[in-house]
Amino acid sequence: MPTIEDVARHAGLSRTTVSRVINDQPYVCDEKRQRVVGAMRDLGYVPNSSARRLRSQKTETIAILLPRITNPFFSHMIEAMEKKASEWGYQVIICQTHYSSQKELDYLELLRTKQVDGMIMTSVHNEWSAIEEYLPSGPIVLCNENIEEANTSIIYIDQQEAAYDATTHLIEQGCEKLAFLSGGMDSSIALSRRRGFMKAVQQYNVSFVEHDDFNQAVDVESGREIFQSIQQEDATIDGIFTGSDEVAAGIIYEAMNNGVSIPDDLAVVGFDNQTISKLMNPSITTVEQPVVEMAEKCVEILIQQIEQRGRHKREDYIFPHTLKKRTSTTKPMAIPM
Amino acid sequence: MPTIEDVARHAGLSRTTVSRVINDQPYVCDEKRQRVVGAMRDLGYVPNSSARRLRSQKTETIAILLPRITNPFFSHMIEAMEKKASEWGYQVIICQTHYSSQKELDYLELLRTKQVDGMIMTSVHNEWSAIEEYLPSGPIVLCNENIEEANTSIIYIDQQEAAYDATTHLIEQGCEKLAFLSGGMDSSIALSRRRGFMKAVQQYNVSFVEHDDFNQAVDVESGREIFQSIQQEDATIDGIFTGSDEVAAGIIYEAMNNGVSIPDDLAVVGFDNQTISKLMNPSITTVEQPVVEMAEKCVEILIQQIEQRGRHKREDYIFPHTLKKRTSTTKPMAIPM
DNA sequence: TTTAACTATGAAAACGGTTTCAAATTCGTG
DNA sequence: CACGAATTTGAAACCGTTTTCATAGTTAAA
Repeated sequence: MPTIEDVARHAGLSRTTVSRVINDQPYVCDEKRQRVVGAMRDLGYVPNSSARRLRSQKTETIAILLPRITNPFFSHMIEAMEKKASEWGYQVIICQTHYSSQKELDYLELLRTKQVDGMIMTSVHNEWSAIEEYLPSGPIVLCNENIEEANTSIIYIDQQEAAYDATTHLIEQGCEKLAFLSGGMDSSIALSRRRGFMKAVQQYNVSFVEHDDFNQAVDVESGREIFQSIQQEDATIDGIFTGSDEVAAGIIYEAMNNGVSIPDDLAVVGFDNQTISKLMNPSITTVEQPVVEMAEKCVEILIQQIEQRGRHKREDYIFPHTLKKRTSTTKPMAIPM
Repeated sequence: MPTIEDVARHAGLSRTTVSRVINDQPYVCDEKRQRVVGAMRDLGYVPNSSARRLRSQKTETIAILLPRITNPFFSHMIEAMEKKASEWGYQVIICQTHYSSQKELDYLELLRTKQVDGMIMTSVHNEWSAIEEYLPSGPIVLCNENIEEANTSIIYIDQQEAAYDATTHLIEQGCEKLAFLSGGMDSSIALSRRRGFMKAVQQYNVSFVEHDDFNQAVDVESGREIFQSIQQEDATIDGIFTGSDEVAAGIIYEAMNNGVSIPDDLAVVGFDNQTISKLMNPSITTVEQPVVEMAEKCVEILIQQIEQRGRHKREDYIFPHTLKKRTSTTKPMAIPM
């Protein structure tokens, strides 16, 4: 592997001059510039990025923290983030926490050890005070979760309002006994959604049912199980806010196989407008988030913070959501896909 | 940010000794070891990874090349790869080529510039001769695509056999006029599958139809379009090998909306056994790949090659596939999920 | 009592770049 | 023509580690 020194010698010039050519800096006359370019070509020289990083104190790399990339919501978000970062010349390291607070902290160490210039967190599984410790090592931007105490920029949709809209919709369709599902009440998102759900329930004075299982709804399988448990314990529930298209799909799948009519006997609302929600039969009413726009904005903010250094004060970017009404809550009519 | 020098001074020892403690090396007596540990704690010292990389010529990072992470097949593969790599202490950089051969080459530069120790390619969009150029810079392992000429280790399933099995299954179900779909005939995978399809078609002497659109089948939307074009141009087709669960889902969705009965009028086979294939109604017959096992094996091989340096000769790891028979090809009966 | 082998420590070199600084040359302007 | 400003170049410092090598003390074997 040739080094810059080899190139300099081969061109009969100094390292400094070669470095100037590599970095497109001025103060190199054309003739020498050509000689350097030629020497680089002859030797097949490529600058060593570890050396550059060390001297310039930049890695041009960011880390993205997420629970699991197989969740379509996150994979769409990462896809857009990577694309945007790549446009800016940044690499992306993916960090799956698998919902573990310890893994989250382990990955945050990347910031302290200067393996990345900045970090995006799409989920948070530690107290903010613990995460704040890492802020002096580099910028962190949150995308998706809204942490009250966080003193860094955040991007999110109004989860409370979204849940309120979805719940109101269920009520307007005639549901009288609702259930609220979530992936666990320890996340800020589930808490906000619950507030929105409760607001609608109280405002319209409809009843609702609670159950231990209801806060463990994370995937298709748990959706199926919850349907079964509802059938046995309280079959009078006629509307469910699931907080996840996959959970909704599981419920619908199981309902169809058990002769329960959707939406007549049971209306179901999902979340995220994933591919599956359009394809299920009946198709799933769901809340759409502008995930690509959110992802792009997030990367832009982070890179901007990286490049102008210094501490940055919190700014909130709240994106709009949309309730996509489909046949899992409304009688079949001509609804365009 | 304290450096190793600061720690050394604070502990009244040399950089060398501190370095030994950091790296758990012998030849440091217990008392001094404690003093170093204490100094590191006092100063909040963290070793700078750029400096380590430069000196030790290792990055502990690998890159994974893939078309798009939103494709569930790839997101499941990456999820498993990242998890495995993380267990070995390696970071993962994700590189989405978006089917561009140029982006593929750009990302391969990571290997030459020593930003990563090795690379996994799950798709290949350049001539092998072009990729081979990068091999001297670090190991590359292929996962998913089987390139004949490749002189590096490869992991894959027998795509030809898989397509043959699926096609045979369609024929056994009584299909007499088949269609073969793919995402483009420039990939080794599509070519292998086509061979398998043709083998079955010829062996059983059934007819098949070709059309320009048929090799542009990449997602739900194109599945829908292809269904429409089939309806108009050749409605006698009664069996389709799609090579993708999403394409199959698009076809089924559109068929249901147009009163075409699946599987009676039209049988459809997907590929990859994605979540959606179980949930569609009818559920989709599909080919399952042991994607997690393939991913883990791939990471293990790569890291092993990284750690023992030197050039490695090609080894092929062929994993088994399974045809999951569901209702998109068979009459509805009690088929367990 | 030597000698060899092992333990413990630190000074200095090395990794491969970028940045600073000084010196030499050229240019522009009054 | 003189003098300050701008251009061109390279030597040397620097980024923060790990590794090599030399030295000294300790232990074990001969």
